[in-house]
Amino acid sequence: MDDEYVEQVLRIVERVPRGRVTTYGLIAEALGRCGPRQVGAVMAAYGGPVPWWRVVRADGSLPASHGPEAHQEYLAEDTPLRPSGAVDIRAAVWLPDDDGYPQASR
DNA sequence: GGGTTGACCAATG
DNA sequence: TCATTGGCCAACC
Repeated sequence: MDDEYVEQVLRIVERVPRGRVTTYGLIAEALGRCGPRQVGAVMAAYGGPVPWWRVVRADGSLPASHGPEAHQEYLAEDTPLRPSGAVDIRAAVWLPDDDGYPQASR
């Protein structure tokens, strides 16, 4: 696990727009290295200074250890939520490949 | 070097 | 929708 890899992960998380989320798998795919679990491991170790609550599991459910704080952030950012309490991944997902302006084309 | 675990993912019943 | 299974990559004992 290189520091460079960590920097890449944090960089992507920082680019997630307000009110949107991304998944560990998408980050792993974007980096094209290691796997989703390593992204999770990086977040666990170095995810402090970045909006870690915008990174969720593939189905939109909150990852382990995301306490009530994450939920409060979703409410504050108006992130689409499901009745289950998880994020509405289909509506809120953001692709790391996206250049940053989700609505720029319309 | 082998077994287990982890902020995971996808397929299957 | 939930639980189980196999796969994935790296770290730890």
